[in-house]
Amino acid sequence: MSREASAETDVLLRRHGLQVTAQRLAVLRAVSDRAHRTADDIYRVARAEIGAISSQAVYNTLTALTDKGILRRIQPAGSPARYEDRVGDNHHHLICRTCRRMIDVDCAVGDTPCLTAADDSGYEIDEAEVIYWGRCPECVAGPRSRAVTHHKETAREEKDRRV
Amino acid sequence: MSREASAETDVLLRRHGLQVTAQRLAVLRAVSDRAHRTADDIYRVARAEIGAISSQAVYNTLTALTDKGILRRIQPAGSPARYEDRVGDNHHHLICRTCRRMIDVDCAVGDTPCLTAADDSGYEIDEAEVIYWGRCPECVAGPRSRAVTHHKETAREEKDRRV
DNA sequence: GGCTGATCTAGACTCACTCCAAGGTTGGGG
DNA sequence: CCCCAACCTTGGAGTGAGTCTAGATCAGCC
Ligand SMILES: [Mn+2]
Ligand SMILES: [Mn+2]
Ligand SMILES: [Zn+2]
Ligand SMILES: [Zn+2]
Repeated sequence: MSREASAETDVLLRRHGLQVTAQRLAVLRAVSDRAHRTADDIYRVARAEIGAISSQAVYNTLTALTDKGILRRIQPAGSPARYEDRVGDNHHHLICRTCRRMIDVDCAVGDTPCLTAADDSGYEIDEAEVIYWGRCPECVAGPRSRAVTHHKETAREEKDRRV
Repeated sequence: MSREASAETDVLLRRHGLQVTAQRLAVLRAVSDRAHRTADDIYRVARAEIGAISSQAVYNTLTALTDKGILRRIQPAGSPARYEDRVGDNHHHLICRTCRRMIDVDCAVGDTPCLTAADDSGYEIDEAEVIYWGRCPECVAGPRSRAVTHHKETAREEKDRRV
């Protein structure tokens, strides 16, 4: 898997005129490993994996890859930016107001969805960004103390959530 | 107008258990005067109007009014928060990638719109936030140097845009 | 194995807030 | 008209999430 994946990733980077570096591969792995991580999450994961990487390199890489369209950046209100490698399908997001959990939602409309506003006022629209806000099943069931701290678990990678 | 509006606003504030102060009225006026202003815009406008107001008071007021549902806060990627008094109709926004101009878009679906995600995964959705990204007619026509600096005009209130 | 531009690093810096503290002012119920 | 909780002010410190810069290092081509 890792050999294979790495080869693919190499090609991906080179195709976009980017050098292949340990840092970039680590960032890319951290993102594809789990969607919607923050720059800080990615920094931590990548650092754990390759030992040394600066947060600056993470920011640079994320910006470069986002600019190239290899990654997608999501910036929900009240949260640092999150990244994913599921690009080009204009899917949407559903975020729990209580615990900040974020999940993917396929577009209700289709492939090139919701790109048609009721009245575009002459604007040339290229993206319809949709964020659904609400409460996840767990938080609806019982807003236990755990729920409140959940958004911090992203950092701890939600390892032992179900203990 | 101002007498009338002020009376209405008084009632609005009191109904929510808030005292009526010169600062709050000025903030409210700055917001209703032009939608989608930033806290800093509002600070400047209010200060020009009533002479003295601290930015702290602006932040406090905006937070209080947003919490009460009197104002709505919009936080688009790459921009400080913006405020409007058009609440409760779940309308959407259309933002120009080039000049940051932001306009309202009525919901394509209806009154309680787009609240139905394709698959809500058991979430209890209460809001569908939609931001359309693209380029405004002016920026499409010709990305003149003016366009680039346009987002700064918000600060200058776009007074002399069409000179 | 060298060269050179692309990349990485540490550290300073910015922006948009947020959160005090301490004292001064004011709205509005009685 | 009085009072006091609610509100505002100055001033300052602190924070999260980045951006910017300058010098060190490395990828990839010869
Ligand atoms: Mn996603
Ligand atoms: Mn609006
Ligand atoms: Zn939740
Ligand atoms: Zn524009």
